[in-house]
Amino acid sequence: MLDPILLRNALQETADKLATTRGLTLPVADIETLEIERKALQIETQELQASRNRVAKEIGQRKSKGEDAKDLLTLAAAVPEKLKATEDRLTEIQERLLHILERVPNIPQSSVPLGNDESANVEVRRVGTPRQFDFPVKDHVELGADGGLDAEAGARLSGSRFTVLRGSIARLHRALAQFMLDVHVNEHGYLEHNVPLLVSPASMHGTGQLPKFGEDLFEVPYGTRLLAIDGNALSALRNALMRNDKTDTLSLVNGIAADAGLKALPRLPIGLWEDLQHPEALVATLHRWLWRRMYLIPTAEVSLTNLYADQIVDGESLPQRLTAHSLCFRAEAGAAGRDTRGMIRQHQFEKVELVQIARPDQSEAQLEEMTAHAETILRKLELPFRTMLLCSGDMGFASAKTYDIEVWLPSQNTYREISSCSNCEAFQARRMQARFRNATGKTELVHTLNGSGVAVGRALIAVMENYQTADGSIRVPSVLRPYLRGAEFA
RNA sequence: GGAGAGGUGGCAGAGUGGUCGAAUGCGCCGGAUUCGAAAUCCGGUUUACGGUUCCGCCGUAACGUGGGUUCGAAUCCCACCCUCUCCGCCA
Repeated sequence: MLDPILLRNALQETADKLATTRGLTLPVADIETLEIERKALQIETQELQASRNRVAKEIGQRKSKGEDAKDLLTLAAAVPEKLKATEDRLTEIQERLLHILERVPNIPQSSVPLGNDESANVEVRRVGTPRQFDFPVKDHVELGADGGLDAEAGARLSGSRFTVLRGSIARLHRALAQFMLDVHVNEHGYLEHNVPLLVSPASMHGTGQLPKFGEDLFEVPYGTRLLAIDGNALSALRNALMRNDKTDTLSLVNGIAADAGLKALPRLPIGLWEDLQHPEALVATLHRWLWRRMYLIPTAEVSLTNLYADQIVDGESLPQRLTAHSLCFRAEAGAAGRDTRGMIRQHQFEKVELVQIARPDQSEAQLEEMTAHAETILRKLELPFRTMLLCSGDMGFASAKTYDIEVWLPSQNTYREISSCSNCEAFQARRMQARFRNATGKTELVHTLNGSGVAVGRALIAVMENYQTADGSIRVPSVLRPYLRGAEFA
């Protein structure tokens, strides 16, 4: 989340920046109107509260002295109703501002090249030379066709984008994960973690997956009870929506909640109102807002970074380096038809994640360090790669600067992403209130960084394809042999 | 799943309707004492937002979360979340 101060003091400037870098149009006029209203309402609210407090205190003092306070009581009786109305309006305005703000992406650093898509990314390094093959190159699907890499079995169990690994390929996969973790822990100074794969909506919000990118996630309801919604209740709700009647909508929604034994909403959140504008997804929307739920992490970044949510750490202890090997789950909703062959793009995959928590003065250097840490894995595996500085339009929502590392895939005769290292600056920290105490004793938001170190499934593919032999076996990279009882071939 | 206890400032811990943003202790910062240190003594020590005659002051909010009662809520009521103990079940 951007600093709300930007919307107050530098709105146009911020909007311009987002337009040129992200190609995004900020609703400047709306924000301005809301801000003016917010300010007026806040002052009004606070004045009412102050007068309420004064009178209440006076009553208390008189009563403790045994004096009469009847006149004050009649005077005070009118205040609560008026105050409640003002408070409610203020809450709504603040909610609407937050609704906009939490959907605005981070502003790229000035060193980030401008561009709309990957064609504007800049290559900063190229390491290793792709091997020359004196036989027809097979892709990983063909190399795993003996059953080592079984997409058909995966599909039978779960559907498309799932793969079963077997035998030496499964072991190679495991060896890769072990190797990466060992390098980062023993040579790069990261603290090994094993983290929850299921996290709360709050955690997803903290790293920026929610509220905007829920469709990319797997959502898990508590229990197996279905949310059955009475048809009459649904059509009544549709009716209220058509009439644009918020009061009715809220009471109908709460009626449905009560029928299902779920807790009622105290007021109609702006986000729910907006979701309800899509009547075709009514049931799903109600489910999401009324049902308690968890999410499968799309990356261990979510779990690792959120360890610092609502924490205040000592500035002297930064930067902190954390790593975890974890499963990752992605719905890949926007990638239909892309990378359907092989295990490049799966709903479930493994990754060794790197996270750093840094002071603002450190984060730029730490991004370079972390990217180098990820590259080290590929260097040790002797896989050719190139490092790309992503352009402004190709970066993720929370990032201020991102390097992608792309590994050489001979079957595709190109480099494919195997790691992404980002500096999110205070964007995530602000959402999750992750802070440190600086030298003067004041609290300040930390900077958060995350990077893949690296994607295990894609590393497996890269090893298979780059290390293939004429007879279709895989030579084992020397750094992995200790993990495979010294085996030379897999 | 059943029974019970509890969630308060960096930590510990008091506070059961009114001058409580909150006693006390620890920690931390500054000062005194000392050749220096320890001990001791004195003072200070939450965060966010708003206002301002802006480096000072004024106001508002926050005692797990969200509602409610009340002129007034950390304190009373309701719902939920979380933690701990015991029992049951379980990888």
